[in-house]
Amino acid sequence: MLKISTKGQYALLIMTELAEQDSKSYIPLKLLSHRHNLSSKYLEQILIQLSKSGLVTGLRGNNGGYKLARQAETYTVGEILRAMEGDLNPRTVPDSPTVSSVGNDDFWKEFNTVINDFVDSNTLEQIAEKNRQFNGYDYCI
Amino acid sequence: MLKISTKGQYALLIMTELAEQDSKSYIPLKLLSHRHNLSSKYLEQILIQLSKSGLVTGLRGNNGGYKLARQAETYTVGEILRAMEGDLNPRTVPDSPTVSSVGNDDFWKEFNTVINDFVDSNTLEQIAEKNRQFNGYDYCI
DNA sequence: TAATTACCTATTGAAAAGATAGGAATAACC
DNA sequence: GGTTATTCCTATCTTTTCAATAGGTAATTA
Repeated sequence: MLKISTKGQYALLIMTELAEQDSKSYIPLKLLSHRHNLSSKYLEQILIQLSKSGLVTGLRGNNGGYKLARQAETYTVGEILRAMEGDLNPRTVPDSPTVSSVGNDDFWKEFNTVINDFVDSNTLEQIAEKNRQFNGYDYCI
Repeated sequence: MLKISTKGQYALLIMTELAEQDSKSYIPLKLLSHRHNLSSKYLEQILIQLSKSGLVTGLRGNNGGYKLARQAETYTVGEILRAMEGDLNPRTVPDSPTVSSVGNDDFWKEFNTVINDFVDSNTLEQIAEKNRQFNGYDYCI
């Protein structure tokens, strides 16, 4: 239905949240789930998957939590969404052309390209920066 | 999961098929389903919906079938997909901005726009024309 | 050793996707 | 006017995916 799942949406939301924080400290799951009013058990699955994909770093124990694995500028939105959703192609076109539907195949290929180009041209830092501006830059809880 | 359902895919495929035909004659469902090796009962639901949406005209009885309701140039791909899928927004953003996620909201809005602009800039005739060229223009069964 | 936290795996409930089935209404043909 | 071909309508079913919940294990720090 051309929807991004809540997992993808939440992943991006939490990643921007992490991007707005001090890059040294770990932020525990509980804090993130409370802040955005999300089920901590559900968010847990998301963060574990982001961790497995190498997008965030988790640290266990007291003062543990999650932080970005790299600089915020180096993440594209596409990379984050793909980690949760798999590929972002509305219709994957087989290499061997279908009989008498070349026009359709070409359309779907171009559609895939348009979408992937867009999400890959947006960085996490761009989104985080907008949030910072809106919140007055100097964030305080 | 950012997928277009098979209903949407088949709808576009069949619409291009109709666009390649003589615009006067009606093409029966059975012929269309055989040609593309699709379940006729499944395709039926699709065509009925396209008919209800006014995109195709159905005629019952002998020599009946389906044909485009208008000229092929006047259909956008977006119009056809929306008739089957509903809106094509991966994430619908509420008007009242969510607390402290303006950057995210803006991203999703722009994403919606990119997708809708693309599908609305592609016409049925463009796809049909490509198919005709590939098949040697003078189509013969 | 106690508290805190991430990590792992299974299960459940609801919704959507994909498909099938049977019959009613309508139009054309002989 | 009856027979055939076709669209139209509605219900059902199966499978998959989404969203969420639950309980336990491993690691880290104080």
